[in-house]
Amino acid sequence: MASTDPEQPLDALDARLLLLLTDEPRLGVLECSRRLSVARGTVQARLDRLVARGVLGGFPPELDLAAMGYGLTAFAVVEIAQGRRQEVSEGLAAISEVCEVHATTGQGDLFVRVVARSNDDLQRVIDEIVAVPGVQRLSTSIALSTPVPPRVRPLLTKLLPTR
Amino acid sequence: MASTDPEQPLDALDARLLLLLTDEPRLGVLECSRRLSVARGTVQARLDRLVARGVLGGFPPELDLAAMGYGLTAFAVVEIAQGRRQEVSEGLAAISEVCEVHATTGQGDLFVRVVARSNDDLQRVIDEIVAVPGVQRLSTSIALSTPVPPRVRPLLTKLLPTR
DNA sequence: ATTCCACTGGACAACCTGTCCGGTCGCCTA
DNA sequence: TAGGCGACCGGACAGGTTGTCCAGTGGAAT
Repeated sequence: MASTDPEQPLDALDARLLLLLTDEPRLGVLECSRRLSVARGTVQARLDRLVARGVLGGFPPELDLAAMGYGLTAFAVVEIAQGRRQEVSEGLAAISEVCEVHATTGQGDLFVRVVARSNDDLQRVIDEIVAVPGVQRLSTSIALSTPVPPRVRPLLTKLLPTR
Repeated sequence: MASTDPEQPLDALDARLLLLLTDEPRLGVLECSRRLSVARGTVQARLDRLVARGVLGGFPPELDLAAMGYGLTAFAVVEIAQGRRQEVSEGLAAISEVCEVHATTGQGDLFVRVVARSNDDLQRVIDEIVAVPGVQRLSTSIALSTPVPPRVRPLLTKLLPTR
């Protein structure tokens, strides 16, 4: 019985494995086992377990939007009509340049991350967002730089043996 | 000579390849070549080129923060003292739970994405952010749901043969 | 003590990767 | 029009890796 807490998700070995893969994603199971000084079967078992737990989703390709021509990133706070979040979300999802949408506290607000090829292009995208039924107000700010790019590493590091 | 434009970034095959890998990241080069009805060497060459161009960064593990115990995601808009962006950014980067920081238009503002294990934990993280030298004001909103999870797929789809 | 579980170390066949080659084909240029 | 160039095909080879299975060991909980 104990606590209904089946969650002591990651132990040190899991963390080390994930850190290793974070730093060098292309490593194979065998190579990982060598680096971690563990049996190959162990690494495989850990990976399987992490996937089963939903912690590890897979290894999606990391694309650089800027290199793809989408050099602009902007954040938009969208105020929407009461009770139309679902509808608005779908409308936003239909816009290719909308790369992420979150519903946040505050008021029926949505927080949106968009990308664009240029200022003109951004204007176009913004217009598209505004045109989504249910959208009442849009406040946009452009990302000028990214001092801290998306990362998870620090959280993994915290899981390592007390040090 | 001509335009200094070595950028005809992605053609249809590149897009198809990336889409394929986006949907099934674990596919090997050989399998990709089969699915795309192309020679293996071609796929390899394309991948190499995409990497060289910086479009494809690699295949980092996709971790589910919620499954790792970090069920809360919040966005914070940080107002900072003039000319201290660099300093503040570094301070924020030192906080594990800070997963992303962008400098945005508006005023010397920073936009921050943070995660936490619980409300109490979030409080702690927020306190840490506020304590960073140079931070003047902090406005936080919690992500209640994510109607559109981070995605790039639509942008790739747009590159496919006119259809 | 006994059982359960995770890890080790080893083994095997099947498969994939990295690499290199000659041969085509379409396109740009002299 | 005749190269020359770059991209792709299809095939080949050695070496390394994966998926899988197994017996043995040691610690932890019963």
